[in-house]
Amino acid sequence: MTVPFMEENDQTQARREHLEALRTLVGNVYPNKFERSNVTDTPAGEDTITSIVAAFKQYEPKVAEGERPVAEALEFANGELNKIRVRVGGRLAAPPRVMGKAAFVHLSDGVSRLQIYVRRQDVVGLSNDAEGGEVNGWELFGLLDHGDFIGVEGYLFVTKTGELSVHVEKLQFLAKALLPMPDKMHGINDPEIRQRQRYADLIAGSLKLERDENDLTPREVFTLRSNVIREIRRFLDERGYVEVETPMLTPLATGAAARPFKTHHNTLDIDLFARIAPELYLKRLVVGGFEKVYELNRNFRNEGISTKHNPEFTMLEFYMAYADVNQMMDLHEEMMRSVVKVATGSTLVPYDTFDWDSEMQSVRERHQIDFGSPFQRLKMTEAVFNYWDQYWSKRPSELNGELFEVPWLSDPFKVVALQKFVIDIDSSVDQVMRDDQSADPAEVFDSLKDSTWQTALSQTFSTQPTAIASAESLVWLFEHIAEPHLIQPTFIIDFPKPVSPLSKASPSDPSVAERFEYFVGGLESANGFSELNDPEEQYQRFKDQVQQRERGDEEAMVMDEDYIRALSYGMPPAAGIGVGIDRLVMLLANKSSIRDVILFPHMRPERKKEDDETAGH
RNA sequence: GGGCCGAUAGCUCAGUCGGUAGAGCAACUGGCUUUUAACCAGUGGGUCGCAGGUUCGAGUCCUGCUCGGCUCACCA
Repeated sequence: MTVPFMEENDQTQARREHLEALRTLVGNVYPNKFERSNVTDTPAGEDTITSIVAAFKQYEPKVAEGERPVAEALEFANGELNKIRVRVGGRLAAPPRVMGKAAFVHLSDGVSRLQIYVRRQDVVGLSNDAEGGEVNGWELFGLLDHGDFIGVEGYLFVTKTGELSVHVEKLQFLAKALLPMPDKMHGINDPEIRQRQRYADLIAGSLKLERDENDLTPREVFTLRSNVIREIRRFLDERGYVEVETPMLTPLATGAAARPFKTHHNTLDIDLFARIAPELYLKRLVVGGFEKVYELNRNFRNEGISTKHNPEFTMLEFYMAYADVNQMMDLHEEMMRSVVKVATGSTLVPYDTFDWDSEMQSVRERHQIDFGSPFQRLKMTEAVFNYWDQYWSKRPSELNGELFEVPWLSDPFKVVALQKFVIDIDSSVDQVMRDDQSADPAEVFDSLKDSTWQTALSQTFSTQPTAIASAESLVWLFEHIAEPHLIQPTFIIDFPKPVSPLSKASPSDPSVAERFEYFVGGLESANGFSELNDPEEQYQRFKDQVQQRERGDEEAMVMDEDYIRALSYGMPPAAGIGVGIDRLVMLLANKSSIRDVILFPHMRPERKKEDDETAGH
């Protein structure tokens, strides 16, 4: 009998033959349970490989690299260890090293490894039939393959080389690995296999003999992720926040600028959307009296897939009544510091970025991200101005300072013109460089900048830019010029109001929203603001959004009448924030792809072999 | 969707100018009763991603396709 979808080769064939021989020997080859001993301190009272190693590793005699412990040290350790009997289950972490009438092999529980020693004359096999009984243990051992699960019972000892081991006296077969295990030195390198078959990735990571100290194993990445989420909940719970769950399937997709997934409810016969953000539901709860409320769960956006985007991603949103955007930034800063410290053990986190040099080779640059110092706070216009020189340093150039003075960035007309200028001169310089590769980019830039700027100004003048266009141009300039440089934790404040339809205006400047985005590692990682609670103004902002949508902006928001009704009952002043958890984990795990921190990232479905015959027609 | 790169044994990878498909690990057989990436001797394993083309001859050259990676556009 064969399993569907499994490729057959000499290795699977051998494993299958071993399985049939085991069936003859022990009966049931997939027994229902294995009772473990309880000599170590574990939450569930069952010894694991990790708990045994943690409890008894200390008995290994300490010797210098490459040397063997002296006889007295071994004798002392074994005097203590031989009294301890354990019963523990695990996966064979390597092919057994058989030496005639005895063998060594390591067992793994996914985290740790523990060596077992099996001697022909000492080992008894256990039958898995209902009536139990004993079988030939050495024969049973001979039928095991790399990756099989077994249970062992025996006493602890240290070998001549000083390694903690179990001297096995009883051996029980627990489950078969029909597929061969990954290479013990290299693991799995193909990212496609690692992501599609995360189980294989996890196994390979736990069985790999050598590890790169700069690189977390998959198991460690996802444990880190779990720790981050636990600490966020603890941090908020401790401060009186209530965790809630609001609808994932909603009649309107709103609360953010994004395209939604659409589905259908049969009984109600209505279309529903997978939520793009829980924001408006959470603020309804603030109206209803939850002064501190949070939700930590998935959002869905029907957009492109990339190293920074997965169609479903995990977001934390929380709201605090009676607070404004500044208090929210303070709280977020405190939370980040706490989460980073708990998850990584330090407030200094190494993070690598990758850039391309002139020969198109990937160059790694290592940063130390400092969560301990106060986070930088920069106005959006300041950020554009600050990083303007670094943007153009890609092709080194003496910039004409007066052309790009910062006050221009608050002039809506010139902001639009500046965006045009950047786009045009980028492509003009590229054009010239393609035709004449020996040209000096800085000289090309200087020769073109005045005429390009004049063209941009006159074209902008003829199009009569709106407030929205100006706001979008500023954001564009910010994203292209400043964002990649925001490696250290930074709050960008003073967003243009037209791109912030749910946030309150600043009391000092009505064209500016009291909103921030939080950047770290060059990635946007959180977004918060003083929540707009005036129902009449919110109604007007929705109407502006609807107009934009009618002009073809698929990501503009829709009118949410019930939300206006909710605000009309009165919402206290409040600040809110959304935090991208996947990106936070990417940063702490030092991973440049979101797919490395999501267990099962979305990918195009695998095609079956037989379909290939029709491919290409 | 555009551009660049990749796909060869179960895994990690070589494969020169177009001339019989290779290595290490893994597997199989035999030996070895405290090994450490165990060792020693031997054996088997391939639709070179898929389809077509050029050629006396294609893993290698050309075209199309599939899947993946990076990148640009869109976004968080």
